[in-house]
Order: sequence, then structure tokens, then C-alpha cells
Amino acid sequence: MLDTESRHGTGLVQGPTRDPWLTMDYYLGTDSLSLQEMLDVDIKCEIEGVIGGHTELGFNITDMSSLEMDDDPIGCHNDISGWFGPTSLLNGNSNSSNSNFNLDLNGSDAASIMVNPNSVMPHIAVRSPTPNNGRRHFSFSPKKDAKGKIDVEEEAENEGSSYTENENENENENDNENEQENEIENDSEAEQYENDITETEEESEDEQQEVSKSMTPSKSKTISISVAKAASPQYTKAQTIPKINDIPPGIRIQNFKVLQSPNQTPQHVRKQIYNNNVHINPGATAVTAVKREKEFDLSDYDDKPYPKPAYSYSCLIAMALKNSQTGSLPVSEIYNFMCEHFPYFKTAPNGWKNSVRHNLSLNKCFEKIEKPAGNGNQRKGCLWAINPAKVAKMDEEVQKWSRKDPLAIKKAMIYPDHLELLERGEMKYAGNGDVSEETESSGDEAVEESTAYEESIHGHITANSVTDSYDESSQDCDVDIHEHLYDEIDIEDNKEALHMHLNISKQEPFEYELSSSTKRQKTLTGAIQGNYVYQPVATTRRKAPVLVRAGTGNSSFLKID
DNA sequence: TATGGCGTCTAGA
DNA sequence: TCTAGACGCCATA
Repeated sequence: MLDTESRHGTGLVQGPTRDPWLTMDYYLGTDSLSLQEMLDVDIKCEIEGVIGGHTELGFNITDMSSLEMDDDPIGCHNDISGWFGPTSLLNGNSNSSNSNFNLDLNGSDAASIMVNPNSVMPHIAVRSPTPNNGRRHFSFSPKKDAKGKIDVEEEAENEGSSYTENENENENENDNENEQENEIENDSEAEQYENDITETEEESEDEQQEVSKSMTPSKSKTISISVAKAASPQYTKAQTIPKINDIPPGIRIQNFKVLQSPNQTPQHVRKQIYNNNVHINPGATAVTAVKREKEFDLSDYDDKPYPKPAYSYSCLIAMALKNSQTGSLPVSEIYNFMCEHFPYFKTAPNGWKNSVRHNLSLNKCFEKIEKPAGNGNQRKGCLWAINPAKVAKMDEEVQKWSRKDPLAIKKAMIYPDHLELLERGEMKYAGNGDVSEETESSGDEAVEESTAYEESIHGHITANSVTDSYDESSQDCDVDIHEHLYDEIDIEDNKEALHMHLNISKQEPFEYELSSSTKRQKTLTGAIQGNYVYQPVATTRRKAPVLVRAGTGNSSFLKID
């Protein structure tokens, strides 16, 4: 985990009075606090830090009772109503027509909401280089209606009408919403999103500080909380939101995404590192429809028209491998690398993956390394590496393509400045968004850039987790965030795991063993080339030899015949 | 069913 | 002829 000093170096420290990093470290590093207590303390701290002390809100955040974790998915005995006092934030009818806020947060189901501490951090009109941030702009609206309730405005009024759509979707769900309607809805939301971003950006500069420091009644702000419904990484169905009874007046909640796994047990929560997340317990009673996951998917908000990179697949693969820590990656990490640096692939038709695999198999520049079948459920697969004998060739190939149209390449990159580092293999990528601690570099500049990249990776997490600051380069680990997002953590048994996940622990190097594949006839010759010990390999189907790791080092392989 | 590995076919240089 | 890419098949988890 980043130490406090380095975190400060990221510029993500929120203020002079508190250090969220220290706070989080403390929470996660201690066994003396339950997760519930962590959440309680953190949420209160966060909310108080933003709106506490504002008498116009008419409540004291520190007086709120604890947010209970739900071990009673059905009964939901734990009610968080005490949290927000007797005044209901919401109108309380999920199908209410007088509120476009579809979340019926009244009722006992409120207890089922697991509020991630990060969720309540204000991300107020943070100017973002990408549309992603538009999903997590946090703002506060002190505006009340005549009843003293929160005025849950239609997003359509000022930022788009996601709630109108939520409502529509709710109705649609009741009417067995069909796919066509979904499409229309998605399109509509995309437009709304654009509007939302535009407005957010327009008002961000002058309002951001103001709102973060004090609540100005004349400023209508909105809390937009994304709650990911994670039945799987692909949400496919309209989801409902559990109830939250009372939320402090003046706070308007716009968006929820429900994090929930179909196999989730009460002891498990899904964590959401990116975004401001609210965790919903498995038993959360669904009351109101929320947009399907697809509609909240990052890719939907990251639709910049990135062109297809002007590299051949083999070049892209070579770059991925070259920028890996071990010089080898599973195909999935090659995908990730490509998506991460060339957003085109995030939305490209799936065929590109076939092409990648095809290239790996057919191109003699790439070598397959057998990976042990272990790790239980993990698909066996293979690791792929650049054939050391072909490294120079691949370098030339990459350079050739780079010279062809560098501008087009940079246009296809999410971070054009990283191009040279990628070409030189100096942005070590360990898969899962990790980066090497021992980034090799040919010069000081590269070292600095690599370090910046490394920090930016963490910065992405942190920005989405606990701070308002947001570094453009943090987008580099979108893929990683997604992957970690759905990691399931047993919070009862493994707080340490949670800690590690939040810190994006360094990836364990793969261990290799002699391949037992019956397809391959092995003949050891023991020729050593660079970091590899080569053994010629013959396969029945494939040209490629299989490399097998020699020893426990990170970059020594045996090539098996 | 999703993913991974690889073969076949085609187009263009 | 070579390379790149699209597409499809099959095995596997």
C-alpha cells in the first residue's frame, strides 16, 4: 500500500484535518474493529467532513446511530433509519410518481445497504478527463420541499433524466420490458450522460471548493451514488434498490448501483473500488428498479471515439509482453493491456480477441509457456512470451508501425504520453493493473514517468475511493479496477484480504512446472537465451514450443520440447 | 457458456 | 509469397 507520504505525493490528501489514507489503513489494519464499525466511523466521518456543522441541515451527523450490517436479508431487522433522523429524505414510495427518485429508501430494507466508506465521500463536480467521472459527482442540495423532505429532483431537470428513466424502467420491468425498450433507454441515457458531464464540468471549477467547504443553500447540489449490481460483471437486468429510511435533509441522492452477487452470503460483500459505492447486502429487498448494469458499465461512459490503434496485433501483443513484469502474460492480460492503453478495444467487436489469440498461436515471435493447472478453478491456459530470438524483430516491427503514423497511434491511446515508454517496455505491467516496483528504465526521465505511472495506478484507486482529486493517468487501471471490483471478500474471515485488495497487492509471480501435455514431446537441450532456458518443443498442432519456468525467479524459463 | 488455442480463408502488399 | 485479420471449430473449465 502506498505509504502516507507517497499518497500525499499524489496530491490526493483531502485536507489538513484528516488523512483518509491513515484512516483507511487504520481501519483495515486492525482487528479490533468490525467492518461494521469501520463503516460507521468512516461514513460518519466522511459525511461530517462534508456537511457536518451546517446547522441548516438540522441534524448532527455524529448523533446518528450505527449502520448495521445486514445478516438478516429478509427481515432486515437492522434499520438505518436512526441514521438520518425522523425526517424522511425520500418520499418513500418506490413507484411514487411525485418523485423521480426511484429508490424507495423507506422501510426496513434500509439495513441491507452496506455503505462503503468511500461512497459517501464527496466527489463534487470533479473535472474529469473522461466521462467516467460524471458518474460520481457528488453534490449536495439543501433544497427542501414544503414538507421538509429532500427534494429529489428529476435528473432530467438539470442533468438528464436518469430517474425518469429509472421509473420508466421500473414500469417496463413490471411489463416485461423488452430489449428494444432497453436500447432506446440506453441511447437516451448516453445523451443524458453527455449533458450531465457537460454541466458538471461547467460548474465544477467555481463550485467545487465552495461546496466542499460549505453548503450554500442557493446552490443546488446532488449526491449521486453509484451502487453496482454485481450479479456478475455484466448486469443484465433491471435491479432494484433497497430502502433507506431517512437521509439528512438537504442531501439529494441520485444514483444507486446495487452490488450484489447471486451467490452472496451475508458474510460476503462485494467491494467496489472505483466509483463511490454503496454495498447492498444479498438480502436487500428490491423495491425500485435501477438501471441495468450495462447502463452503468464504465465502457458506456468511456465512449470516446478512440480509433483502432495503427499497430498490428502482433505489435500490440509484443508491447504488452514487453511491458509485463515477467515478460510473459496470459492472453487475458494481453487483452487487458490492449484495452487499458488503447480504449478502442474496450468496445471493439469480440473478434479482436480471436485475432490476438490467432496471432499468438501463429506468429513465431511469440512463445507459449505452460502454466500449471493449479489454483483450483482457474482456467489453465498458457502464458505467452516473446521469443527471445525475435525480440529485436518485434522491436523493429513496433518501431516501424510507430513511425508510420505516430499521431494516429497517440490518438488511439488513452495516454499518448505513454507511447514511448510502452515502446521501450518501460511501463511494466504485471497484469491485473499492477506495475513493477523495479521498473527498468534507460534514463531518469523514463524512471520518473514510470513512477508517475505507478502512482497514477494507485491514484486511480484512491481518487475513486477516498478523495476528490483525480488524476487523468489513473484511468490506466480501469481494467484492474473492474477486475477487483467483483472480487469477493469474506469480511468475516479475511479482513486482511480486504486490506490487500484495497491496496492492489503485488501480483504473485507465476510458477511453472514441466508441462505434462500429451500433445507435446519434450526434449531438453538446456540452451540459455537471455532470461530463458530454451528447450525445443514440438507440438502436434502448433509451431510454438512451450517454455517451462526454471527455478523460482521471475524471468527464467525452460523451453520444453 | 465463456474462454483459450489454433486452423482456414481471404485480402493486400 | 508473406502477412494480417476475420471467422470458425473444438476443447476445457
